[in-house]
Amino acid sequence: MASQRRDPPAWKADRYHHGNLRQALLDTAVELARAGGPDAVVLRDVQRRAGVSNSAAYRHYADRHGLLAAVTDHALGRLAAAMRAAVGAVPNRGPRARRALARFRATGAAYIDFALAEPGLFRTAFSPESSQATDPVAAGSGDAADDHPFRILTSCIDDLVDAGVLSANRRAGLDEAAWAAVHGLATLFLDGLLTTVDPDRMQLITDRLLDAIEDGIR
Amino acid sequence: MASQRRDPPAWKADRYHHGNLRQALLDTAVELARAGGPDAVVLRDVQRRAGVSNSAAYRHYADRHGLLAAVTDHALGRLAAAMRAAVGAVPNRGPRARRALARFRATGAAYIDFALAEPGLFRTAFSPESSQATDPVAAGSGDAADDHPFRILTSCIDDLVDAGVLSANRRAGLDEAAWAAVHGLATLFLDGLLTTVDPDRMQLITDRLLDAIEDGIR
DNA sequence: TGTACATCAGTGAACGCGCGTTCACTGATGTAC
DNA sequence: TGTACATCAGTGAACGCGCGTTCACTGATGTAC
Repeated sequence: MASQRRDPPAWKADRYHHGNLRQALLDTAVELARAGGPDAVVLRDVQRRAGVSNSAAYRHYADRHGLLAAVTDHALGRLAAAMRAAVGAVPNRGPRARRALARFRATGAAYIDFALAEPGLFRTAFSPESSQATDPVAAGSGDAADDHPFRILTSCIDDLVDAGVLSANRRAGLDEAAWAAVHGLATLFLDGLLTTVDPDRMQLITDRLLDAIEDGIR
Repeated sequence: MASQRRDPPAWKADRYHHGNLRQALLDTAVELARAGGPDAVVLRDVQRRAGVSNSAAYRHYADRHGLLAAVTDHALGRLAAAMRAAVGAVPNRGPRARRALARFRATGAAYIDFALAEPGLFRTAFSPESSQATDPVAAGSGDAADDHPFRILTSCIDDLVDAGVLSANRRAGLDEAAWAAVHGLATLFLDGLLTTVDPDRMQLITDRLLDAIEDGIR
């Protein structure tokens, strides 16, 4: 089984102090979250896997929520990075409007791809249990807030407005609506409500959803 | 506090057998789910509130999951009923295409309204924890399956096709995409990711989302 | 360069709660004759 | 209409696990002098 005996980690042999336990705990917690979502971030497991005792984590995090919040931040960052990468990968040629539209669509596709590729992290990112987490709609433009996936979507919509694809007064509510659409598809799938759809069909549904949103913009 | 002493329920005074404990447990469980979602369906609480001992429920449900599954069914039924009512409330005048479109839109609006009005039940209906629950896409047309919210949406889309609003070959994936869109909005809101939006703005976002989907159809 | 002492980081045992579940029981009900 | 007996529906005490969290401790590290 997974929780079998493991050899004491390297640092254990000669050291009493770990050196960078805070980071090691976070790494381990992320690993667990990847595999099993937020509920899998069990303090005792994290510590066991990091090779420390039952309570060592309390030197570095106030409590379980503190650690989980750090995992959530990490997960949000990963998702944001994936979206940014997708935006960056859109070719820089063709008319401005078309490019802005392609970038917008890319964020949505990346969002769903990430959810499918990293279900554990995705669920952790948006777990209600860890979300005293900043409401991205509310948050000002703090450094952390700017890295939120929703902000990336939003800035793509800014571009649509700037490029004249979308008039500013037709924008109201669209940011959240677009987020909802992709978020919903990810959620349905991860919650097992679309268990029977194979990858091809999933792709089809995704395309259809993105088409609809795009049509709604023009 | 909520778990204060309560007088023994009426039946308790003179009877040893309850008579209809199965139903009473379900009713109580639904009450708890309404107030606190699936996690609030704690067997001990349900039994205490129904005025029976710690283990009486096991005469009527195999285990906690059995009871929770019954609550889930109930919740799905309530949501389906709300959607059906909304469809039925669409006036029967005007061109056929317009009516079909209005009914389609009504299911979406009802879905979101229900989620906002009954967050606990909504979350219970789609809780992954209770969803060995039939995948509505997979399920054949069993009696229970036909009552699933998704089926109501689907049959509205059938009507759109019949009415010539949507051509059959453009339909592929649209059912799930539409579901995803409304489900996502409900989820974002209930998970506290849209905490700052007031009811007016929520309405605006909903309209925007439904507009987009509708535009995507035409 | 050595000694004293504060401070920090990890230990391991134990506490305590929430909660599903089991088990031997007892009170009530219904059916055969 | 009454008696015996099976069956059913609740009881209440206890088990047991998972898990966050606390607490007095000890080993290591760094800094003042």
